[in-house]
Amino acid sequence: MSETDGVWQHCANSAIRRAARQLGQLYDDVIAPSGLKGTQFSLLSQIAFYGTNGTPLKPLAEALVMDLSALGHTLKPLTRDGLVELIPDDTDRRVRRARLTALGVRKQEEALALWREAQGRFDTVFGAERSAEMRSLLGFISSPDFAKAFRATKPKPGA
Amino acid sequence: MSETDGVWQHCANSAIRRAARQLGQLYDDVIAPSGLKGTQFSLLSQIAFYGTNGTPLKPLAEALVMDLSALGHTLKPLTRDGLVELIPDDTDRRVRRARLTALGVRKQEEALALWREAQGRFDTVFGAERSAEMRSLLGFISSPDFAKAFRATKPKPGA
DNA sequence: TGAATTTAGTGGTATATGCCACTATATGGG
DNA sequence: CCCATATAGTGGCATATACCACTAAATTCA
Repeated sequence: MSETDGVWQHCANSAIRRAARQLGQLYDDVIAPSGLKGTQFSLLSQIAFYGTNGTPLKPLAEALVMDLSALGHTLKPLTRDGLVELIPDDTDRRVRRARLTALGVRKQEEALALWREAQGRFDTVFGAERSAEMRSLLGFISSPDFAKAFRATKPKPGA
Repeated sequence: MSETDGVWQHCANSAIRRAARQLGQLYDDVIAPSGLKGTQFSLLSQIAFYGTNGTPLKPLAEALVMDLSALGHTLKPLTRDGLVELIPDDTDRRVRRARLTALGVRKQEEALALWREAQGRFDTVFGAERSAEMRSLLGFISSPDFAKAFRATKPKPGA
């Protein structure tokens, strides 16, 4: 931390957050006309993936690598605006299943077109190949395996 | 979005946020004993970089690729806890310079040792070389050049 | 020099996200 | 079948982060 000018040049965590802020802004700007934020679009898309039966919140949170309560909070504005609904589960009364409403489906589709534009720009600027590899690396970092390995690496290696 | 199971496998923005959440958790767990969050450590470290004269908030926000007002808010708990102080600028009375207090310096150093542990684990699990390359790619995404290119790519390329 | 414009920060409001405490429900033994 | 424990969500609280409107101060320019 002596010659250059940024922590993120040494810290993976700082670097990824910084990049996430930038990318978030960039995608948000493109998706904004739909009235959704990038995070909301991701969430709607993931819910859409589970189809008409919806999905319990727990596995949804896990898929998003997100705290369950955080998911609950994030869902609030979406249920309030009628894009998502929480329906009871047939066999487990603790469970609430999230699924898109008709409006939610429309909104997601609307935002999807805009998202394609954003993703297209990203691939163009970053390179489609590097883009795919980057997502793969990020996928690894997001995996339970990575978390497990990270936490297991208790003894500080010479690194 | 038909065969697999996640938006992030196609969306750079979702992928990076998901990875940022995971990495945030992992680093936070390691750094927690210092009483700081990873984000706060990054911020303190960046302020520390500017030395005893501190730095105006504007360039600090730019360096962090963060909205100026967001930076102001993020600084609140740190000034409240006496780790950072905002001092007036000699030549421009609009400017407030952020710099670490003595306590802030101590805390940053304390967290730095823990951070080394976390970063060491990351490099071990991810591979030191890939780690460096990853930071480099993330650095590019965070750069003004990238943002400019992204925004300039108005016409949707076939992608 | 005085008015118009730009720049640095602040404060309000809203979403994003995590932790903890708590409720309701399900499950696994005796 | 009843209790101890585990599991799914909720709600409160705190930080992270963005946008907008607004103030104060500097800068530009006629």
